[in-house]
Amino acid sequence: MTDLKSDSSATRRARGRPRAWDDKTEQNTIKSLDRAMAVFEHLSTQSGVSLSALSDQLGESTATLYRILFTLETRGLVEFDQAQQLWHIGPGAFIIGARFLRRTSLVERARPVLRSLMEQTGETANLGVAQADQVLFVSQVETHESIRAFFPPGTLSPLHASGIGKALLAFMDEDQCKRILKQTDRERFTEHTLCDAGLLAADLEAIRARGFSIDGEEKNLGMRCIAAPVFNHYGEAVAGLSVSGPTSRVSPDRIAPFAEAVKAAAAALTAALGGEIAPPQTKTVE
Amino acid sequence: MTDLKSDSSATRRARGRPRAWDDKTEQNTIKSLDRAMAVFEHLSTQSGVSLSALSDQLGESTATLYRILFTLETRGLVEFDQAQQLWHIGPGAFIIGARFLRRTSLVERARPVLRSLMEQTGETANLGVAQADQVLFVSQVETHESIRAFFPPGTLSPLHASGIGKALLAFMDEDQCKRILKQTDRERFTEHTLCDAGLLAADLEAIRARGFSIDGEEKNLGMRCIAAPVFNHYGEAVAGLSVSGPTSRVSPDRIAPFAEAVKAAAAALTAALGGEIAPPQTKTVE
DNA sequence: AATTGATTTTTCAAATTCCGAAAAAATGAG
DNA sequence: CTCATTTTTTCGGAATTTGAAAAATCAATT
Repeated sequence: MTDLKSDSSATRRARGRPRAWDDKTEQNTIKSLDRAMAVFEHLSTQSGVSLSALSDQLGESTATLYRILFTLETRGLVEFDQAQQLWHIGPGAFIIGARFLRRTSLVERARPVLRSLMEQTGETANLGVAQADQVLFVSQVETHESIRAFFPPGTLSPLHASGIGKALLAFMDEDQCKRILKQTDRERFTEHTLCDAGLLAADLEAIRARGFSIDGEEKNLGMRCIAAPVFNHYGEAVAGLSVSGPTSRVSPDRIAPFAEAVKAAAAALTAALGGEIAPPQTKTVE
Repeated sequence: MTDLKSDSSATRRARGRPRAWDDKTEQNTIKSLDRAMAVFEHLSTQSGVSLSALSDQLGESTATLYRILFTLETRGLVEFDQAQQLWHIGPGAFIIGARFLRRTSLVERARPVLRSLMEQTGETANLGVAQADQVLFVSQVETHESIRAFFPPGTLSPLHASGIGKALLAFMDEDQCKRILKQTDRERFTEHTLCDAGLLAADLEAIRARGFSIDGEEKNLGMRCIAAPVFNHYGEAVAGLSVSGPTSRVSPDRIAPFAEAVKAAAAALTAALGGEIAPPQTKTVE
């Protein structure tokens, strides 16, 4: 997935006893831990919750919740605001989570490329990776303009309704792309969203031909976004770069120069990763 | 960025039974959860670990570790690489952790740090961010003294003629720093202003070496200022803290202790923002 | 080819640990 | 001043976790 290092993984198989995977998974889950993680996850979606409010929302006793939060607090995973008496996600959660990005050198390598892309175009530059049929935005360099596109890192977006998503989809493994195209429940965000499989397939064809994608108000009205794929050593599209901004600034006459900048940046990042743009034909994996 | 929220925290107190805080904290920690979180945290520092290796490192039985990891895996907090048989931090951790940033306004986080810095040094404490080749002063806690340094929030100052500006410049991206050094129209404010590129470069080198900057009457005669940089999680210098006051009070013999206080405050703010001072290297956190 | 060694996953019974109700402690509101 | 609200602690019962050991599989080696 986001693993740039996967070498000869195809042939290797697991050692040890194989997982049952039927319904025995319950055997291996630790109930209390799972419950605590549910609280952790739920808390992260809130902007600040009191103990009693959490108790109402999750149907857990305040005593249990208190102990869970107290335990997580000692590790900085959650924070308690003494003044407001509210619980929040803590910096520890961010620090641990950010280490996910370190697994690949992708984000680190992308940082200067993003910065330079933002300076060239004047618009916010984004980096996203494919994550379970979605785009996960992992890094961003913001424009100086006061009206700006904003995808906080960690945001998820469907593949069909984002510039990076379509760029990934267009250069993805053919089987996987077909599988995703077959899905019929594509969410509509605006009148321009490509929900129809035919329209989407045609756009993907165009993207392959010109090497970049355009999201013209397909997710958010008033926002245009230009993206290009980044390849790893195996020619797999593992990430995408984009610039995004209001349609007023990312105007039709600027699409061409912006697209050139984005393509060049994506090529530079591909090179920095030791990747190759080489067309997909390696189908030894099975 | 300039999110100035109500700051009525000082007067409000907690309801409910107060925490014992002596050594009864053990009463409230859930051991199994704490242990699981230790595993989670430890795993995040590794680039990929096998179950048995984790068992060696943490001294836990493989059975317990397996169940912890299995449970976390169902929520995407950790990932198992089937091919390599290695455990990694998962995207779920990143997604949750990134939500921390949503409520983390730099200004809010800095507020208690600024207050404590002012109390320690007795001088006005300032927070500034880089804004298009200038320093934007965004927050301040004023000294009680009648003679005080005063930068109203919103004030802009050139990078080369302010303590925070030089601290940012010294730890900035090298290319960007060079670009700014090349500019020749540096404004002179006093006889001490570092307009000469050579002098400025030498000062930046010194700042990098000792970790803080000194503005000795370079902008305003009679004012001295000591500043240190604040980093985000990419190790980029995104803000600076300073204390500033008349040369009579910020005297040469007080530079060292003030500098320590400012550096500690900057480090604390960096931590509260989830930032890391060192560029991404494999650090053995312990 | 077959065996050995290494590693992961599952089972099982013992007991440690967690859970929830309810009490305690403190504050804010009326 | 009293009442209502909210957080934190206590306590005993019970369910859960836990680690040792067994089972299952693959890689390496003879």
